[in-house]
Amino acid sequence: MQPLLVDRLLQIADLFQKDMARAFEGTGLTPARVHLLWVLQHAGPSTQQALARLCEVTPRNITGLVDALEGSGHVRRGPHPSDRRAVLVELTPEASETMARMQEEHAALDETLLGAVAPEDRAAVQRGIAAITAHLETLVTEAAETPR
Amino acid sequence: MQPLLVDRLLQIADLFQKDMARAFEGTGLTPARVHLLWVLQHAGPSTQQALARLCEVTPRNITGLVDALEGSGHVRRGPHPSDRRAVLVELTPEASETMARMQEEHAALDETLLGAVAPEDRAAVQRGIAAITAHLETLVTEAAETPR
DNA sequence: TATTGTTATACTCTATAACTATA
DNA sequence: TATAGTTATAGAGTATAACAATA
Repeated sequence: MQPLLVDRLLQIADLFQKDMARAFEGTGLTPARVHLLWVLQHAGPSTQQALARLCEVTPRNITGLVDALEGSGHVRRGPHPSDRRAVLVELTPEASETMARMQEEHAALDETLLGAVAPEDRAAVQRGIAAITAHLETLVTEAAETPR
Repeated sequence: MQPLLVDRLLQIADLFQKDMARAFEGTGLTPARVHLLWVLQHAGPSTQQALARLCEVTPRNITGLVDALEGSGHVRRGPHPSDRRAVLVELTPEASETMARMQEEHAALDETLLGAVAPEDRAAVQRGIAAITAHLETLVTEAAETPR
């Protein structure tokens, strides 16, 4: 009997995690900090409230992550142009370059993985994974909305 | 342009995590503790050293997790029959039942997700995900063995 | 009155190093 | 001398609650 699809997907998740941990080993960056940089790379300069929403984490937590990343020179805190309560967090030029490089490696890994799939299966795999993602997202969203 | 396969897989990983968090909400169990129970369910009674290897975590860490799970009545520490230094950790009957139930839900989720894939794509998806898992595992293992 | 960020506090997961009891 | 588990210590990530400044 074939292993469950879910088990394979969980194994893939675990392997991704190890891969990323290795990629940032020695840089002083941790998974949570990399995630925040990733979000900043996509969203551009953002308030800490916005980052908290995007990272699905409390604002207090963002304070700590931004403190650390500011200390290591990856982000800067700047004033918000119209709201003196808020700060705008943005990537430093160096971090921005690092993230761009990461994005390229990301795309390269994608090609490599797709290359491991038999050519005649590729379209079906793309469709299938999209369907699984959509279905799982529906399940989780519905569960989250159930008052319990 | 279609989103990267890697992004979908990362999203799936994130959704699984949320799904599991929700499943154990209110039980006092945490992801690391559930993982240990899962390992015990598959491996049977084990020494803490063995659990440390299987969870890929330090023995010290296992001490803490087992302490917590013993306190909540999920596992028992028993003597090792031939080595008085070691302890054997095993699931309590109640936890064993909980894990069996979880395993069923796991299989049910698998069917649901596979059901979301078009019937004519299913075989290709199974093959493709197996190929991706194998390839990724090779990549990560090789990277881990590189002395750096 | 509501929102933004921070201070205060606490818990979980993780790691390394030193120690005890056994092998 | 090596192994199994624990004590001691430390750091990261997370959360809630209370508070200051601003809207």
